[in-house]
Amino acid sequence: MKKNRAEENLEARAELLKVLGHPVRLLILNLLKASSRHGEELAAILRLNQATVSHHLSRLAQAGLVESERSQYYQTYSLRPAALKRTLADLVFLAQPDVSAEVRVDAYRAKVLKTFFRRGRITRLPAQLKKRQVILEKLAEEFEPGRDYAEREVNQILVEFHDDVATLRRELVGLRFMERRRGIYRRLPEQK
Amino acid sequence: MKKNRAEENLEARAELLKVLGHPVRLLILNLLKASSRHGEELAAILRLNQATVSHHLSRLAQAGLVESERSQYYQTYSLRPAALKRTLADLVFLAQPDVSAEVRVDAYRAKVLKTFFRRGRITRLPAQLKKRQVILEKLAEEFEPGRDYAEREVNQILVEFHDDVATLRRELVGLRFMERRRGIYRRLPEQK
DNA sequence: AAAGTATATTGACAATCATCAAATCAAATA
DNA sequence: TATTTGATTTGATGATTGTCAATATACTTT
Repeated sequence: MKKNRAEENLEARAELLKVLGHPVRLLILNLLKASSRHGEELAAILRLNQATVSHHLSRLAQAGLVESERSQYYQTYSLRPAALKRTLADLVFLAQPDVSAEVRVDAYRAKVLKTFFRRGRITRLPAQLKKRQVILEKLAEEFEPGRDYAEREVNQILVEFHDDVATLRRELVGLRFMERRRGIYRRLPEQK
Repeated sequence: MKKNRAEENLEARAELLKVLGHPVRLLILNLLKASSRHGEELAAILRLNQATVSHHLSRLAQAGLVESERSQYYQTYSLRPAALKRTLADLVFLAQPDVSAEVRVDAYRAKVLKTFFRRGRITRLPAQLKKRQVILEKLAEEFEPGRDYAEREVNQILVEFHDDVATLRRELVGLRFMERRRGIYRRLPEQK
């Protein structure tokens, strides 16, 4: 599956946080903050196998949290403090709104509509509020904003979708897709 | 094994970061930032099983990142933005220096000393720089800071530890534990 | 050249975790 | 009361990961 930029970005951020999400690696970062050290020394301090420490260090390096330099046959690791300047919110929240998620919201609407519409008519009105909202929003699109509709006109439009016109009318008003004043119906602008 | 406060703290911080370290959970947080939603809706948007979403939400809730509220039979989840105010550095670095790590640093020193000391004498001078530093730091403690030592006095002290006095003298000066000026030796204060 | 030293890699094993299906639970409605 | 609907729990499965021993690699000293 092809991933768009927002999702790759997401994966990268998750990876960085995952690397930080291990107590041994946090300890290593704390030790390196005090002073740069090489692997074997860290292994002795942490009482861990040298290979284990090497593994953790390579993950930290790959995430850009530490850097290393050779001297003699030591590989000295040191902190890259700049990598930790960001706040959690910076890392968690995507700068651009996540387009792929929006697409998926539409997919949810599409699924609901597909379930409760058959050949242009409503099979039954869903009991769940959220799904009813999807259906009724679709119905509301049949009315022009700013135009007055007599109750008879409303009925003429709605009967194309379902026989129980009264319920549809009541729901459209109740969920604030339309308003009724002195027997005249009007489509309301979309809520927030 | 009993853990002290610093280590438990560490585990808790790692846990929080680990919870954040998963792309689905990051997506959920982004979706909840836009508006509060209930589980099934998230499942539809993310195209994931409801049970999976429930699992992620419960981990997010346990970490204090989201909170939930019942309305009708929906469990509506919403963000707790305060939990994300901290910077990564705040989370990674322990406020108090990690006592347990210090203890382990001493353990490393003790191990080196035990290896190269036998009955108060140096068996052999380790080839590795870091270990030599440990040994020579120990030797340097035999000298009072601020006092002058003639080379003959230095030799008298050092010969208690090893026959090759010349090497010890040279190393003590080379690693800047002592200085030599006009044939007079002095112990130097500890480096940084 | 040979031995010593630190690091990285590989393979194996155990533990953790993400995922889903099915069952159970809780709330609302008919 | 029975049914519908969303949420949670349970159990199973596959993937990932932390850990260590053994091996391989690179550098240093003898």
